[in-house]
Amino acid sequence: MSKLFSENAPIYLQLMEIFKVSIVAGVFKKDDRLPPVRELAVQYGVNPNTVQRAYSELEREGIVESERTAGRYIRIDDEGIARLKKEISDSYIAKLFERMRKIGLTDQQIKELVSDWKEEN
Amino acid sequence: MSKLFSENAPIYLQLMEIFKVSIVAGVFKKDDRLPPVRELAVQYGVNPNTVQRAYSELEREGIVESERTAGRYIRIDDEGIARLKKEISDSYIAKLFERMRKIGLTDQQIKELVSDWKEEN
Amino acid sequence: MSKLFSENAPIYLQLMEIFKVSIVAGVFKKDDRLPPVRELAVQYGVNPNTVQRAYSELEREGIVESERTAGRYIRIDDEGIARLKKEISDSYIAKLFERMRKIGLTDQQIKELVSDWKEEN
Amino acid sequence: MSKLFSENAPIYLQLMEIFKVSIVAGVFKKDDRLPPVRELAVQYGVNPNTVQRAYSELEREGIVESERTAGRYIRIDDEGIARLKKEISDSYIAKLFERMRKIGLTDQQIKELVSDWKEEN
DNA sequence: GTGGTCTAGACCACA
DNA sequence: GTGGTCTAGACCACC
Repeated sequence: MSKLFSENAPIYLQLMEIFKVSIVAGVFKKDDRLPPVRELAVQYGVNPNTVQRAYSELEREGIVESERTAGRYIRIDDEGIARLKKEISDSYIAKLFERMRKIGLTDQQIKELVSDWKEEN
Repeated sequence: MSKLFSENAPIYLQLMEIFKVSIVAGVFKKDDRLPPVRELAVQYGVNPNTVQRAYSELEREGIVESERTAGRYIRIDDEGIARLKKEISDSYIAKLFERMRKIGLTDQQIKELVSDWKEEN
Repeated sequence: MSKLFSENAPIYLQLMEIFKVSIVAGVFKKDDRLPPVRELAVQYGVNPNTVQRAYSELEREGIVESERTAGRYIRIDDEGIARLKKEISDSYIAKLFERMRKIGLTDQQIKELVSDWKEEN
Repeated sequence: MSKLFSENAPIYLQLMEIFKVSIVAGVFKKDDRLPPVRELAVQYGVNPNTVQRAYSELEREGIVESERTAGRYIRIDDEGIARLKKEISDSYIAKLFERMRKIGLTDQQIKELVSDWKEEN
């Protein structure tokens, strides 16, 4: 099947995104314990190594911390969460502009459309 | 790859989306001839029936017309294109609001963020 | 066998160290092409994934850059090399102090011993 | 793990080093009784012959003495300890110079770096 | 042919 | 039981 028809973002990146959004959305809070690698792997039907990678990258970004034998914990302060929120929201907006421009809309038009938006559907 | 992590939208819908966006973007113009089913099937590596279905649905929506032996043609007037554009643009914006709300932003905040948007990254 | 008797630093870290030292020593220069993952894996008798990891970490540290289909290249400017040199040299000196203190030498004594050092053996 | 990445120093030499450092560090004192061969072998998970060899070499160097049926004892006077300390310390410093030169530092630079060393990291 | 990703399975240290 | 590492082998996209 052509790559056009499958979400090609690496799983570990998608997992990272899920966690980031969950944190920003308040589902995960500071000092919460993350599910063990193996458990999450079963839950999502992926290989433990893939989860491991996602967790490692999150750790590298200073969002979680691994406590050797005790599991992994959310380690991000309010400022970090705010930064994360900005980052995610920026990526969403950037994506919107990208797609809207592709169908021939100017930035000005895009802003107006959003500004006038009402949940009509 | 885990099923959880692949786009589940049916391929024919994805194909339709591609055509719609292409039309609105001006890649395909009124009276353009669409590529034959088999050609497209090969190009995208999908089953000809899938392409066939996408075409049929587009026809049902009054966007393309089949000329029996002569192939399929874009049959959509400027008003139709405008409608299509609105439809696509609305879906993009709706998606933005949906995702932004999920990370705890209010509609007002979303509108401000978009309004103040500058391509800084 | 007890862990006491084997160098336990992860292979990928050891590989990174080798490259860093080589760069600082001038063996590898800016824009030099690194050996392909698979080649290096054979050369060192390790798994390609292990080399891959070492390279990835070096990339994350801004020392090398991967050019998709063209291989990996050293991408570090003179300032970066200087920083690297400082970092490595610091680690060596720190290690010396650590070991010397363990056998009961004071920092002052250590400095004197090094200061008076002559290659007599 | 690849052979290339494990410490190749014979285990009995590593054991000797441990004893020497322990003596110099004051962990083992003159006339202390050394643990029996078998006990140490179990503790380190090595072959009793290996421990035996380490002990023999230490005996040959006049550092320990075996009392036939009564076990082995540290037999080294203060002068001997001082000599040992010098020997170990020299090996550490020599190693430092060796590594530092490899990354392009002159002896003068090395001495300055050590002289100016402060535990800042 | 190159890098990037994923899986399955193994072993280790820590406690 | 937890995280960390490594191996062997596979597939993919890119060019």
